[in-house]
Amino acid sequence: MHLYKHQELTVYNSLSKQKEKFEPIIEGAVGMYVCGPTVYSNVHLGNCRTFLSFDLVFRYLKHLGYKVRYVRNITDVGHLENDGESGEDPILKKARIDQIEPMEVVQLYSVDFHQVMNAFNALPPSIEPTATGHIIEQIQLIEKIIKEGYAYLINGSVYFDVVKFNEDHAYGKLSGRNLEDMISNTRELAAQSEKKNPQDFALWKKAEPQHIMRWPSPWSDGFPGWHLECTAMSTKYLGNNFDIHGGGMDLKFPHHECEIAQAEACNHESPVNYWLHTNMLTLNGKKMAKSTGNNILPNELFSGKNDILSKPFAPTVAKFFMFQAHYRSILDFSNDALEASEKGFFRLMDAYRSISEITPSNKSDFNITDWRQSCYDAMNDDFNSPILIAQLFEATKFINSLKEGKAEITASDLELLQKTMHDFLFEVMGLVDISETSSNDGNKLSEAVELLIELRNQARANKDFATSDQIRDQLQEVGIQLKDGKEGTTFSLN
RNA sequence: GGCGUCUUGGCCGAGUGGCUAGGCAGAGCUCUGCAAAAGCUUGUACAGCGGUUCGAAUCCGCUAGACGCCUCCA
Repeated sequence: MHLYKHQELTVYNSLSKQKEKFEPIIEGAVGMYVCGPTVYSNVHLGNCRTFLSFDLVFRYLKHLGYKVRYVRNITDVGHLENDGESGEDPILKKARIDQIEPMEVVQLYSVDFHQVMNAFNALPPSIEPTATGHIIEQIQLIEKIIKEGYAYLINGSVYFDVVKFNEDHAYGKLSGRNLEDMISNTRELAAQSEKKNPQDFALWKKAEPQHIMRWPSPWSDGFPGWHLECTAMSTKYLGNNFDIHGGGMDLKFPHHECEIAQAEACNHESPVNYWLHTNMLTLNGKKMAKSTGNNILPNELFSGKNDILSKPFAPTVAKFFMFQAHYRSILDFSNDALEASEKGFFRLMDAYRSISEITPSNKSDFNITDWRQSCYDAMNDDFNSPILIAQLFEATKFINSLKEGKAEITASDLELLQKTMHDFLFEVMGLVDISETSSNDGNKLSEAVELLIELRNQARANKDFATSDQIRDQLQEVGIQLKDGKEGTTFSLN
């Protein structure tokens, strides 16, 4: 059961900038924290890519037999649009525009997020904490940082003193920056800030009178800084030093850098052993982002209602498309690429389904054990899903040869082949076996088409090809394609 | 301006100092009454220029282009 004892997993650690053997702090157990969404609008497909990548990581770790505690937060306060005095909480802004409570905004988009993740068949995390649910922990953290001497109070707000921290720690080690460069390269700054240095960041902000998301604290009625919640919640549930911290590449700086600073300031140890960063999903060659509007929403994808889409795509197909690229590579979204993936996806699923129809014999023409290990090798190499998928296509070719009677397999190998395909397709990647017809047909329609297929078969039996071709061609015209196979005729909707 | 990443065959996308990634499309074949569908077979590409090397697409340098972070963003 403890596959991890036999499979050597390596992961690319953003901190060391190289692949490292994965060794959890406690044998057999993994603590993983991933930065979740800020819930002030619908998650877009780019956001989803990150969460689906970490779903793959979560699933694979579990598959290897690790006991995984996966914590993914929901940011529902404190994430300001700008760091300056003009910064506004986007949740508050949305609440003001829609004239609803901030917590209604939070609820609305949290529910949306969960529905989307569910549609993608992503597993829920073990713990999904919210920032507003951990105000006390965050206040305690600030008190600790102040006590350690790395924060200062001004006008009811508390800021992290990056310059002070950098004197005895390395601020910028994750993102490869050094503070001196940052200070000398600081672009001419707008409005004078109350911060001592532009690099300092807020731990607690005093709320203006009209600011309705506010909590009492020793310093003022206010709200916590964005970076703080992740430190508070990750250390609360995973400890001061835990295995994996993940998030999008765009969070590396400043967010994750600040998390490291906060944690080191109060716990005197590096919080995270392996930092994993997923790359961006682009649209038209540019990063998908909420703020620029350059994005596509999952529901647009599922319904096909977006100008760049030629048709609807199933969530699992979109997931498969994403997994055909490595999580650390930029992936460009396009209709053509998605269509190409969809065809491959159905071919893979058809092959998987046909395994159960294969009759075993007394020898095998394919080394299933080696092939199975090559699937693990792919995933062991920093979760290389595109290589894994390539391996599954190798098996697909073999399965099709078996189906045609051009190859042989023993009963035990057949069982292992099926199990391996099942494990990687459904358990590790979390794909869903939808068939081309079942996804969008209605019973009445299929009964009617079955009738026409029957009539056509009768005509063909009578060599009345004029009639049989008429049925076939006219169905084709209305978007119903007949497919003649060895086991009879099926159809699909275009 | 600073820091960093990327540039692969018609398209998407892995990988890497010498050995076929894979998918889609295209071509050929099988099947079929004919088609379609499906299956099989088939691809020697790595931005440009120079260097290191027995050998580089893979390492180094320069040039061009693209992207990301430096302000909210997964």
